[in-house]
Parts: sequence; C-alpha cells; structure tokens
Amino acid sequence: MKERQDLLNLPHKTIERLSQYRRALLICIDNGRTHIFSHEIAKIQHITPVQVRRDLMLIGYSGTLRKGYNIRELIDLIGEIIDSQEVTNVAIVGMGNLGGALIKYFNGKRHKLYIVAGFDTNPKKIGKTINGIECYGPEDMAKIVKEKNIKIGILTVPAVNAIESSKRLVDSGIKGIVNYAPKPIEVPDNVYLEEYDMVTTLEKVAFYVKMAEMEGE
Amino acid sequence: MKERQDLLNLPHKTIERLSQYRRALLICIDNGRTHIFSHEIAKIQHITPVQVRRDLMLIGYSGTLRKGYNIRELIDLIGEIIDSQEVTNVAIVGMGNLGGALIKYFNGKRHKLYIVAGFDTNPKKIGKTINGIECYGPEDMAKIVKEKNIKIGILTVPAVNAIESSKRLVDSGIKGIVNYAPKPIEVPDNVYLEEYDMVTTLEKVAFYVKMAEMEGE
DNA sequence: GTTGCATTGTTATTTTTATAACAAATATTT
DNA sequence: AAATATTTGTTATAAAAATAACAATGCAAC
Repeated sequence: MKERQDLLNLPHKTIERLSQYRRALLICIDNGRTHIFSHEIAKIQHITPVQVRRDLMLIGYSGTLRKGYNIRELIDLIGEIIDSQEVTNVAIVGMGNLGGALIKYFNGKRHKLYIVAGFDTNPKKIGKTINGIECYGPEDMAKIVKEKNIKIGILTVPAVNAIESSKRLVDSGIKGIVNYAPKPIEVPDNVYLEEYDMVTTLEKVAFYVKMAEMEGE
Repeated sequence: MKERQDLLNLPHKTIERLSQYRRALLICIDNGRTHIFSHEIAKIQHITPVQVRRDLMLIGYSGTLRKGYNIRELIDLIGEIIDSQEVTNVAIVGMGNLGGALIKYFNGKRHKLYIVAGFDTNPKKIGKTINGIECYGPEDMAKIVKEKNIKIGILTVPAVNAIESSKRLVDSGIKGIVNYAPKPIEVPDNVYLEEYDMVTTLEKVAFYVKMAEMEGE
C-alpha cells in the first residue's frame, strides 16, 4: 500500500471518505478513546459499516476482532496515504467572505495544508493582512507562488473573474485548483481541478424537498 | 415527464447537471444566442456530449438535427423540472463569512430560491440587517420559519454548533438542510440532507497533486 | 468446554453512472 | 441526385461505487 499505483487505484470516493474518517477519529481521540468499531464510524458519516470496512481493507488496515480499530494507528495510516510528506502551501484567490471563511476553517487546525497567501484585485485589500493572511495583487501571483512554494489555489472570486483568475493561477505554476466561483473554468491536463457549486447544491436540495412535498398529491 | 415518479427516477447526478446546464444556458441567452449544440454545453461543463444528450433524453427534450437545442425552451423545461411552482424560502444559520458569501451569491440572481432570514447567536448581529438579510436569534427560529414559510436551511456555523443548530432547524419544521459546517449532522428521514466539506475537497486535491508529483519517482 | 454472539475481512452481487456504438435524419458539397 | 458530414437520440456496454452475503475468529455466557 505504499506504492504509487496502489494509491492511485483507490476509488476517488474512498479518498474523500478517508479524509472524513480522519477528522471524526481526531475528535474521538480528543475524547480519550483508543478504539472504534466500523459501525460507529459509519454512524458518524451516514454510511454503512460495510463501506467503512471495505475502505479500510483497501488501504490494508486491519482491526482487532471484537475490539475494533486502533484510532491512533488509523489516523497515522490515513495521513501516510493522503498527506504529502512535507507541508503543502495553498493560496486563496479572492479575499472576500468566502475566502475569509476558508482561512478560518483552516487556521489552527492540524493539517499538512497551510493557507499562506491571498490575492485580490481590490486595492484596499492589497498589502493588508486579512485573518492573518497577507493579501497581494494579482500581478504578484507568479512571484509569490514561486517564493512561497504554493501548490494549490482556491478560487473564491465572483463568476466574472473566474476565467481570468484561473489562467493566472495556471500560469503561475499551480498544480491543483479548487474552484468555488459559480462558473466552470478550464485548466490544462497537468493541473488537478475540483469544482464545487453552492447554487447547484441548493437547487438540488430544493428539488428533493419539492418532491417530498408532492408526495401523495 | 410531468409525473412525480418519473422525476424521482432521474439520476441524482442528472439533477445536478440540469442545474448547471441552466446556468450556462442563461449566460448564452444573455449573449444573444438562440440555439446550442450538445458538444458546446459539454465543453463548458467538462463532460462529454453524450452525457448531455443522455440527460436531455431523460427529461424528454428533443433538439433539432444540425441546429442543436433551443436555449429558451430548454431553460424553461429545466425550470419546470427542478424548480417549485412557487418560490422556495431559505434561511442561513450562521451569519459569518460563509453565510455572507452565500447571500451575495444569491442576491439579485434569477432563482426561485430566496434567502429570507439569517440566524446567529452573536448578540451584536441579532436585529441587524446583514447584506440585506435580517438576522434573528436562535430562539426565534421556529417562529420565523413558520411566519416566512422557510423550507430550507443552510448551516454555516462552526463545527461545535452544528449539532445544536441542526436540531433547532429540524424542530422548526425545515424540510431540507445543506450542511457546510465541517462536522456531519443527523436529521430524521423526512428532512433531505446534503453535506459538503471544504476540508475534504482540499485534502483530496492535495492528494492528487501529490500523486502527480510522485510520478516517475 | 460448548454454544451463541459480535465483529472483522473478503468475495459476490447489485445499483448507479458514464461511455461507446451506431442508426436516423438532414444540411452541404460535389 | 448522390455522397459526405454533422448532429441527434437511443440502445448496448463498461466502469465505478455501494450493498449484500457470508466465512472466520475469538470473546462471553452458561
């Protein structure tokens, strides 16, 4: 399970769940527990115990029969799999409300991920420190990305600026982008892109709520 | 395609894509276009033309050969499928940065969804209007939800408050929840829940960036 | 110590989602 | 008017993900 190819064969959904298992486990360990059963993890994550066991099987972790999984060991193993050996630096592009929220989510948490710079076009923000993160102008992006060894950019700009900002990120040599701007962007194949759209999520929830209300009409 | 059961048989992913198609189409129509090809929609959404045609087949929409799809018609049909007939009211629970960001995303956009109230425990915010949305204390939630006919709650509180806030939402009679708090919540079966975790997304991107960097090591 | 029970680990099956293949239709070119 | 190219719509196949089934193990109760 240390081989690159094995890791790449892990289902994408398993990677996501591993991140979530870890966070749940970190809370458990703070509560003083040492072991946990698959059905307990499952309960927290709203999934089935089988799913949990299957994920752990895939990463080659074995628990103890009738005792469950050693939380500490599992946290460490998940870290070996999903974390880099060194810290990974991250930049926020768009230091508005959403950018600020993300900084707070990450500040002081135990991650191998650090938000180390922010970018914004607003002259009032450039040069300022917002939530502990220094804000730069877009023209400095290439320089700062190199200097600070930033690997990942989080796009939290308005839709109209999404394309332009993503181009700048790519040109600066970024390797991965999370796009929260409500507009799809395009990146070359060598940049890993994850897009998430809050409007879509809300519309989806509204749809299923409507469906539930239509029941028996 | 008007029958409830037909709509419920649509794949969840198709529902999500319909929302995204619509947004792309609204931009196209603003640009003065009347028709669009499946491969054009596909390009925007980073998917294949087949996927687009399949989704449209599932909702029973037909285009014109060699001319593509009528944008206006398609927008309207998507609306008939995913929107409610009346407006759906939404509340934000947690009027911090993330809550503010969501309000801005939705303000002035053409949706059937309206954010009509905010809730926060901070006495400095209660009674104030933030980004045009009035902020109430949590003890007023049940009352306001009924008065304003709020169907959906968006949770943007810190992890420690997630459970408590979600209980209050459920007790107030909410029908759907989007949980952005970095902690899973539990709701009864009759409440539709969608959870999204920014930390997971970032960790996933970091993982695949690491994998790309390990290439050829 | 035998029986029953709880729990893991793994294989098999099902479900969901995406892709591929291709027929049908029609505009365009020759 | 025939041939070609383009684009849709649909069925067939493949890939990804989730669930079910169940054997194996070993603790606990009796």
